[in-house]
Amino acid sequence: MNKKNATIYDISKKLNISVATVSRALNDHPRISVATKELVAKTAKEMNYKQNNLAKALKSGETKNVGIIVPYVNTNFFSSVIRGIEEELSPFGYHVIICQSHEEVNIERGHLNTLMNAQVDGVFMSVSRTTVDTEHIRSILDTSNTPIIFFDRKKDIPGISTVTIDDYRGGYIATEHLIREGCKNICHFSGDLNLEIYRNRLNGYKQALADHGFQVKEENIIPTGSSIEAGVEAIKKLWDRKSIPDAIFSASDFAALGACQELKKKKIRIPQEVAVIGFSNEPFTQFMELPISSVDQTPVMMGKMAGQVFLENIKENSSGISIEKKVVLTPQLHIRKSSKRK
Amino acid sequence: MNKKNATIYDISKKLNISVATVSRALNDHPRISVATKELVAKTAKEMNYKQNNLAKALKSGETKNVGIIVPYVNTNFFSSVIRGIEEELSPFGYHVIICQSHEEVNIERGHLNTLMNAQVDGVFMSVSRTTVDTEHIRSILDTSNTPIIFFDRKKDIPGISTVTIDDYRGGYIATEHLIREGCKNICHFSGDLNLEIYRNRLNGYKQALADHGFQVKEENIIPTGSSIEAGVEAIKKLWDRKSIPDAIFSASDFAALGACQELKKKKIRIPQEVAVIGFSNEPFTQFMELPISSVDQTPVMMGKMAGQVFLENIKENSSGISIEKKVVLTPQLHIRKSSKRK
DNA sequence: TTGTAAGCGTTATCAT
DNA sequence: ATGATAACGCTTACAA
Repeated sequence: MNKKNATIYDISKKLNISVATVSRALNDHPRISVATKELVAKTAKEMNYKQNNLAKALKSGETKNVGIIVPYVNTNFFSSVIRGIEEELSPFGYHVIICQSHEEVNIERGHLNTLMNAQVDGVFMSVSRTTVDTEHIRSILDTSNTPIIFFDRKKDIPGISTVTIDDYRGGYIATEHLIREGCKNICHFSGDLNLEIYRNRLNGYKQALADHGFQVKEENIIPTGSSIEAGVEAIKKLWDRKSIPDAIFSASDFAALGACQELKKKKIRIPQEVAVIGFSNEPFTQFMELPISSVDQTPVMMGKMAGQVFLENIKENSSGISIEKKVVLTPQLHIRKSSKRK
Repeated sequence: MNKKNATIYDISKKLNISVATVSRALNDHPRISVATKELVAKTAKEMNYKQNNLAKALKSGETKNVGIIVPYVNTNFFSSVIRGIEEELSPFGYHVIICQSHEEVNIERGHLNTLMNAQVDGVFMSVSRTTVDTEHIRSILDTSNTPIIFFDRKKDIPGISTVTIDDYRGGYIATEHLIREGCKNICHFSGDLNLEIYRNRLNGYKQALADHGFQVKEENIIPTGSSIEAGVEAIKKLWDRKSIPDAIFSASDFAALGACQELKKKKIRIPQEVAVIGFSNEPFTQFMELPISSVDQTPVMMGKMAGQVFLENIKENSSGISIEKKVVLTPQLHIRKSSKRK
């Protein structure tokens, strides 16, 4: 037995009035008598009428859906950004459609296309690691006026608004904090310097040192991956060189964790002998026996800001203008035991 | 300047053929000549034609969208289930729409309605904590044939398929593991026993004890919340009673972590004096200096299974039948340092 | 092999 | 205050 939804046409037939009247009554149109409005509302409820937003969208050109493309949804960072976007847009009647690129530009391209086919009103994306050529993104801009918003992992494409955090500042405040705690010889675990975000964190580190009268020593900048093992290896390398510093600013929480593990193994006390600070404020940093200081990227806020940028964009679009926005959020320092010397 | 999408009508005009032919050519209809197909495909690309799935959906009654309602997206468990659903359904052309209930039944109801208005082809949900009355869910079942699938947090509603894990078995294997490690006096931190999942874990614990010839002592069952603090408090209580056990099976990883922290503070060695095992396999459990054993709920697999149940459901629906499915997943034991005595 | 036209459920523009 | 009708972009009988 197939259950068919009631339509405004069904209501109009039952009530012997036109569909136009029903539609207007349902939409609280000013020039419809209160009596009919009430009657329509009542019978609509009786017949269990549900508005078909598909038909509405086809007519209006607005689906009230936005797409989000992320590498994976189940990381703290990305799921938190998604949460922020959903919370910002939900009150305005928007729904968010989630796609995972699996760090594959081909999948990313496919998702972008089907999202456009689905007539979404906007697309939020953090590009995949394999996204070098950005033609698939640019072409959307050329052929539609659906706004695209980059968050965190951006590409420089004219006409696309971005929401990121100030990684430079993040590197700066983390390093400055270590200096203020009395550290004199601060190492940096850098992450993949091919990525802009890591280069920015490094530059913040350098500037903070310079501003406080320290020399930047190249041997103190250790290229380190974003894994626990990478952190372990980095410490081993420093140990072998007999150049354990008195502080480490790691561009990754996971590497910071690995460093802590290996330092402990070598009976080096944290933070007394080596102060440690990471980046991202992963949930685990606060649960450790020795909680790790970290720089928070405020991902929920990032999502909310991205949502706001989208809403403004939509408003501008309808009035013809279109301003590219660049929102840069301020990273938040979370000081914990691993770096507190005083 | 507004960019309008090309339609099949535009193509038909340009090529002086009918829209029907264009539509059929684009859909690779068998009775269309190869020549026209190629011609249409070529000009479609030239004109940058994008299919409007809205119109298609309005016609076919299939949006290829499914909705997911969870309390929050940014927890490891829920974001992992979402990942599983997306990965299972994406190859079949489905998109997933995410909604957060914020544990509020009113918001949940609202989302459910707008999802139905959006004509989704199915809804996956984990009910909010405040969902007692389930009328809003039942009414969907009565008035549409859109399948609803519960995962993890289910309600018993005839006609709704569910995907859950076997919490009873989870409690059983965790307890049995502790017994096999030689523990003789095993405490249970129970979680909120108003919730079915926690009652099941407790029952598994009891049965395992019984099966191995141990008596179940009521004083060994400690009602404990799902937070770090709750775990700390539970240990303090046991300490005051002078009844520290030789093992703890906690129904929550967070409470297990709190227990570990407090035990350490009291200089009680883990696992030698007290073995500890938690539940959920939260990411942090493996990152600790003393990694915590835990029972994994296989959330990604749960999502994938839910996706499969949906696909089967859709297939059955179209052929008239409709079988309610109850998938129960097997929890996975992850043995780590905190419970390894041998 | 291709064309004509109806229909999916709305909203909006004319009329009345 | 209400009605008739076209339109949104597509698919699909039914014809030719």
